[in-house]
Amino acid sequence: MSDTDVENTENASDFIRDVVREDLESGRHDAIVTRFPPEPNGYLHIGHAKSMCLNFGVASDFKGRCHLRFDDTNPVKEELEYIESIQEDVRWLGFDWGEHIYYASDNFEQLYAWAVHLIGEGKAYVDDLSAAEMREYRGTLTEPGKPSPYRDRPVDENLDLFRRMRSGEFEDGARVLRAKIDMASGNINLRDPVLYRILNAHHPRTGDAWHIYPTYDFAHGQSDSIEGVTHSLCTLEFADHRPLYDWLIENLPVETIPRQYEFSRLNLTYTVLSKRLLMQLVQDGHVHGWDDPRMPTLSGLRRRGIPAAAIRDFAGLIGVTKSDSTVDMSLFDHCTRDLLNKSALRRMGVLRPLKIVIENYPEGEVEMIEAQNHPQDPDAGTRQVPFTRELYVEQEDFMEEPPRKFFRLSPGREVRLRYAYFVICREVIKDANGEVIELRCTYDPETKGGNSPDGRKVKATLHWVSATEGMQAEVRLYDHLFKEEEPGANGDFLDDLNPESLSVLNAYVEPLLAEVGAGDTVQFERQGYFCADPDTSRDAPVFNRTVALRDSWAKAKKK
RNA sequence: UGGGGCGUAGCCAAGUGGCCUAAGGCACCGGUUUUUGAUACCGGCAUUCGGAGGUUCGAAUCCUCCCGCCCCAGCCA
Repeated sequence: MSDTDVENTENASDFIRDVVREDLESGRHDAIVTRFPPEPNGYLHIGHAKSMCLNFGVASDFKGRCHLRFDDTNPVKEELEYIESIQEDVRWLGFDWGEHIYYASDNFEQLYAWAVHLIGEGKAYVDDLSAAEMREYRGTLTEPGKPSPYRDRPVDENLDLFRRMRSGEFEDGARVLRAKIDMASGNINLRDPVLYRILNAHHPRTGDAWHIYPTYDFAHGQSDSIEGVTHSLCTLEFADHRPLYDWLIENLPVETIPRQYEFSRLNLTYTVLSKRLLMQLVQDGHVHGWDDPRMPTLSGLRRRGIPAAAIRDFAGLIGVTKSDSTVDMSLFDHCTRDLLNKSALRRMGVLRPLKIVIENYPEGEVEMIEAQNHPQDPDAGTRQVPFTRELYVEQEDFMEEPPRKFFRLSPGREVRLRYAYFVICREVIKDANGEVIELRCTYDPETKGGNSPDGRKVKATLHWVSATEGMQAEVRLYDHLFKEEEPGANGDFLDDLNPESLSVLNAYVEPLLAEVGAGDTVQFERQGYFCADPDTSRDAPVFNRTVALRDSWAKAKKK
């Protein structure tokens, strides 16, 4: 890990770490155990990363451990594919669960026994009400519910029915097992919550062994207890479930008492972080899969070239609190740039090529120019870049009629080609439509390397690629997936999709770039950071723009 | 109208009665350096802590009332 990670971890302080510290100091716990509990029903996204950084971070800060636990209690939504992708993503983010990988489904037998225990105590009963009836009996937010007619079923009958539910005797939804708590509670989670439902479904891990499955409420806290979890950290929407979490722990013969604490989930501008919506984007083809570089999924961010450490740094910077918040995407971009600026080797790539011909440069000559791999880091060494008579420069680096503060190339003006020579634009060639298609220039042989012996200055340095020695590459430019800061705020979130979130360009890059492998990141100078896509090949390189460099000229231009 | 949670700058967020005429980061606005209009560096950016009262020598921090936002009526998690 980089210094920044260590720094963030060392300085991390939040209300949860305060609680943990107190629990350790008071002797309530000798060691702490947390867990990251994804449901394998989709891919992990940056919101999950916040949770992982918290759970694994707290464990590491206090020399405890963090478990990876799959909350696999709903077989109709869960798949092996997700179990696998989740493990890959957790590892990639840099976290290690060691031996401690668990599944709620590993506890099904124990959970069943505990359900039987509750029935025996008169604290749970089998209810025959349909889902619709149960909703009616539950009351509303402001009116109390009323007891189900089956609420006082004798223990023996409950036991018999529950056993038969398990054996597969009934149809899906025919009956449920409910805790007997308080139908008049202001907290709806306490109005006899469902503990088990009948689901004649194939489970990715337990296969067809079960016909009933525990609900989240009955599985989660109990799994925490079985694993010895001390601090069960979850998001705010579960705060209402805490009284139920505690009730179950109190009424079951469990050996350890976990406590639940809630923190606010992450929201980010210009994207959505809801598994349901992300699933919809994938299924309806608005993006090219879960790992589309525009997706906020970990697999998408990885493919776009975001370093795992940038995500960890980001998590450290946003903190952990209980207030609803929406973080500016610019903060995340900053974390990415901050890391990549230090590590990415510099290369030249022209995204939108404009040909220039250097009239006084010998035809057919190829001169190797020495260029630094990282100007701030001499240890990164140098490389050779071929310079020829015909080159490409960036279209936006030329203006026929430059405004006052534009100091790049224009007719009669001299600029520097990075590491090479000073050139002056002598003539502008246009096509029939008046589009500039070529520039005729001359160079000053005395300025080799980029400095003039007579000391004259130039106001701009341009990147360039040899038209004859450079190679073509596909470059994929990504922009925000949504054009609105808060997608869906004014209706359907799909209406806010950014039609320009992806643009594919035919760029020219220096020949050395043929050597990159998928996942390698470089900085195209003056443009941004680019990561070779898995689609890349030696003959046909493909680069994803991870993030653009800050561009104060673009800002100035808008004014 | 029941229950739960939250309100400190455009965004995130420190702060737990005096050292707060309120940290830090992002964004933004200047300026310096610069063979990346990048990076780096320097400076600016809340007399005020949702509002109103009150307690106190002293309040963002304590009390009261009010206002606003979020979550909950799945046999999802």
